[in-house]
Amino acid sequence: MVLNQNIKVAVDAIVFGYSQHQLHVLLVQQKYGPMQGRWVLVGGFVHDDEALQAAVERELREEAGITVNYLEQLYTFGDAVQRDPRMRVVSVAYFALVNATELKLHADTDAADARWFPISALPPLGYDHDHILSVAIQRLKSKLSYQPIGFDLLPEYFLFSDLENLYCSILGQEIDRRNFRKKILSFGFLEETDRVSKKNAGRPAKLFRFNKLKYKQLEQAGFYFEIKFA
Amino acid sequence: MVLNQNIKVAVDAIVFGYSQHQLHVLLVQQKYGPMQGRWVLVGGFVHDDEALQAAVERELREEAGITVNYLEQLYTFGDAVQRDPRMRVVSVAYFALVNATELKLHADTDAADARWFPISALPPLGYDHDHILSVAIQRLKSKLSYQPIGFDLLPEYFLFSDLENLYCSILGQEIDRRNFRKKILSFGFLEETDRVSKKNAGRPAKLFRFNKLKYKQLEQAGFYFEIKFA
DNA sequence: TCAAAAGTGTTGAGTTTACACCCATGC
DNA sequence: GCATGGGTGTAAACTCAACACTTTTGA
Repeated sequence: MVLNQNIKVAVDAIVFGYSQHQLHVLLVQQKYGPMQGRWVLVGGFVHDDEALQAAVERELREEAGITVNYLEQLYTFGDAVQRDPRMRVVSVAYFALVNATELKLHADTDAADARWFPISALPPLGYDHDHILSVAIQRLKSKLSYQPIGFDLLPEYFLFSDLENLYCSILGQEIDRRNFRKKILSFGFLEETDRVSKKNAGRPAKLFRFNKLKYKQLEQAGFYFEIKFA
Repeated sequence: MVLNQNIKVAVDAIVFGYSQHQLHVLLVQQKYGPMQGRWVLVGGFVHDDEALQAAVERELREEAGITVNYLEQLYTFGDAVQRDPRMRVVSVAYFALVNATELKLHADTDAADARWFPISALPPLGYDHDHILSVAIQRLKSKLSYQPIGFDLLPEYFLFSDLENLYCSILGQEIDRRNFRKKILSFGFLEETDRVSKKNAGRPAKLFRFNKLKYKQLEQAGFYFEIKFA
């Protein structure tokens, strides 16, 4: 069988982080090629003997020096034949979340040419990465309401107000504090710890922790996470 | 830039149809190659200048002579490097639904080597298509509860009992007829027509029709389709 | 007249919404 | 003592779940 196909396979990662009450995305500046100087998503070509997911993890390590907290395949972009001006490239995009510690670490070291940008102040992106990013943001928004992925964006110990803030800043909605707290606590997978935080003004606040094991058990037992807002 | 990647890009389609109160999937029998004689999903390699979705549509036309009712990208399978024994192939799988007319048409003509199999009586599949199919079935099940895709599996005019049956046979759950009907009708996107069907024994039944336009309007207005069961 | 499927309402339980005041701390 | 964010309860509206009998037709 002769197969003379000339399509290249790449992976891209949309990495979200949350800090200073804002959603951020990780971008790298292209050093060479047709998009030189432009900011783009972390990504690159897949090796012949490499799993797709392994390729994403490698690129994240190489280009940004991070390991992520959550990683899932998002979508494969390959309908626009001229996505990359050099050749036909099909890109398998992955959706990733890092928690705040990783985010800060990175912002300090400023490794490579990778930087976090708040999604409210993005530079123009190369290739079709604007489009890919918008698909990722959609996914993030919708997943927030039916999977407990918000916790993957927060540090291990967090304040209820952080969680609340994360939801309302990402979804762009008002939330009733009391109802939100009641609902989340009713699930039973948050642990109240004996630590308190005084990072904010006002009354010190309890720190909470997401008990992943407990969540998995509940899920097994037929429980469905779901958050709606008034 | 020298890029010596040797990965091939394919597409596969998981096409579901519903008839005789059972979910069916479309398979084709391999004529040549390492899986000769085995049943596999419709699929093939993508042309260099062809959009991914266009490739799926082409394969569906060529291998099975059908056009589908609903088509969306499912997942890209490319983590197992040896999915295809001949070479590294990354496959972008698409999820498709056809309505019953298309299904019957096809069953009659028996075009090519394509056949519908009830998912309860599948032959062993080639490559990793068992796995792909199971992912697709999962997707179908979950989409049924939050998107009105059941209608894409039914003929234009259908009985309430068909709809009900579709849900309970695919999801494997009992449904309360009264509550189900009440719920679906409350959405307001089903039209009661003046046609009746006598295909079943017993009292003749009204035929209904899904008003897609109406659904789109509701969706725009912030309506969310959702069906839960007792 | 019998068998088979279609059609139809009500009630109680549970969930969701709306809403406002006191608490603990730092300055 | 005041500014700041943390913490809490209740009542009304709504939605969901459970449940059984009558209707229409063909055989």
